[in-house]
Amino acid sequence: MKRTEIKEALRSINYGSEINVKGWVRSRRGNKNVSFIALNDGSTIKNIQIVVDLEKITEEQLKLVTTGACISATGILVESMGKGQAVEIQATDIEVYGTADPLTYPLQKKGHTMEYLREVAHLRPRTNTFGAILRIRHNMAIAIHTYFHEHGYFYFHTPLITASDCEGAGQMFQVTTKNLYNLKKDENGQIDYSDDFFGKMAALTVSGQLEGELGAMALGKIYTFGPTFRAENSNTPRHLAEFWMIEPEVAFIQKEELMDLEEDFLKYCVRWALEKCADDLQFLNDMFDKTLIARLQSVIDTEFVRLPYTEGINILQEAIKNGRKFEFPCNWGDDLASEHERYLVEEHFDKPVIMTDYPKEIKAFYMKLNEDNKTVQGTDVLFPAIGEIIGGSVREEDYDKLMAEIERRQIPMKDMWWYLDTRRYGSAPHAGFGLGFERLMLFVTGMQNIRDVIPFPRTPKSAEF
RNA sequence: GCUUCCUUAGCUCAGUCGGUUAGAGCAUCUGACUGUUAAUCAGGGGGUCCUAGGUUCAAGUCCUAGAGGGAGCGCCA
Repeated sequence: MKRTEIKEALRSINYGSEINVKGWVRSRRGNKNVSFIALNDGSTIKNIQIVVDLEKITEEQLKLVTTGACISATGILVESMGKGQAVEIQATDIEVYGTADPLTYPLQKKGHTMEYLREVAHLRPRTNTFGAILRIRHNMAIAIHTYFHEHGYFYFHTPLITASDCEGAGQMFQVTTKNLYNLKKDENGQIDYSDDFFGKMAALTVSGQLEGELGAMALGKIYTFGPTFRAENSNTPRHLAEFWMIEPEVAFIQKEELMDLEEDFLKYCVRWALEKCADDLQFLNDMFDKTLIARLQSVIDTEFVRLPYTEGINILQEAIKNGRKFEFPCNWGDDLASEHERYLVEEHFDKPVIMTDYPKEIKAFYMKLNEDNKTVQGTDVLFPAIGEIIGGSVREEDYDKLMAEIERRQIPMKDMWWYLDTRRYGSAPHAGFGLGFERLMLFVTGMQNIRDVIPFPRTPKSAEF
């Protein structure tokens, strides 16, 4: 008999018809006469109730139907006699596909901490919480592709292995086929990469931006969406060693249009979640964060603040003058600490902030220099609770200015001739941003730790599963 | 990487001033109950108190080192 997904079965009104569902048992309860199985197949956060008459199905058979077991249940779809669900299935046959020994199965019906579930990450997708998170994660990926596709962007695949060492976004994981027990070194004691797989030092990418710019200089509007790797020893609830990043790059736009894009894009994703993940968001709202849905709604209803760095510093210094205490100083030229960002976003404005025009010393070499010669056209989006969710900028398209900055910073560009060629041949004004996918997930799900919004998190000292 | 906290039953956690046989809730098992909603009720089993040293008549408890985990900070997305 053809299997019906539980999501569909719960919507059906074909009372009296025979139906088959397959899934994993969440719980079973009952008495000598009747037993109730809560069954979930991942198609929805909701379970379907299988009612088992013990005169029809033996206790011997039912013994194997424990929390975590996988079963196929056939029966008659009926209006529920009990409260709590509209429909249920009066079972006529139950086949056990796979048992789950209650003595060793790590998931129980009740109370697990997020920390514990990380230790059983291979099974945690079977929990309500992770089912919800993973369905939302899928939806956010589809929302992102849909947004860019509908706006005329092309999905551009940038390499995961790179030989350019100057992306400046942090420590890289090296990629080599060399025998690490017997490294060939030259007369200066340097490792000789000439016989390595790529003939030079290679690493996993920390950003697809530089290659993305090449795409934008031909296709006009592109975006990347792929895994990104940082070997930084970051131990926080907001960092992963392997994460997914979205990086649109757009020719012929300026700062205002870049900010419009950042804001419109984020609102589109949040709106998508509210519209397409209502059940899952409601669960997360009920179980973890009673203000989640209201917070998501407020983001799409509100206009983001657009705040030049210099004005931000003025606001912070005014606050300090009025007695607000911060751990770190914030004078013009300093990078803002988390506490400063949070003050602006959560206390002063109480809404998302796009901060612009940062001192050039605290930003990357490729950002477009303003006429004041002191600030660059960065456009970072700061969100409540998350902090920086987007890092964006207008790019410096002038070859001489870009080279001057590269030389001033002594960035090794000998392997980067191809990037500089974008400014030598048909250079164009352009801009783009990077969005950490899991940071978006943190915001949309209300989860507190980034390790809980990706199926198998990689962090320092942790690469199980 | 820095700071700080935590580690006791399958899970979540109590455990007083260092003192007899280490407890609870949930889970699990057994039994009861004619429709339950994380069912309820009764009973049973279940412990390398993270590891290694040390102090002490006596250590889950105090000290030292280590391991694992969380949080804050830094770096960043």
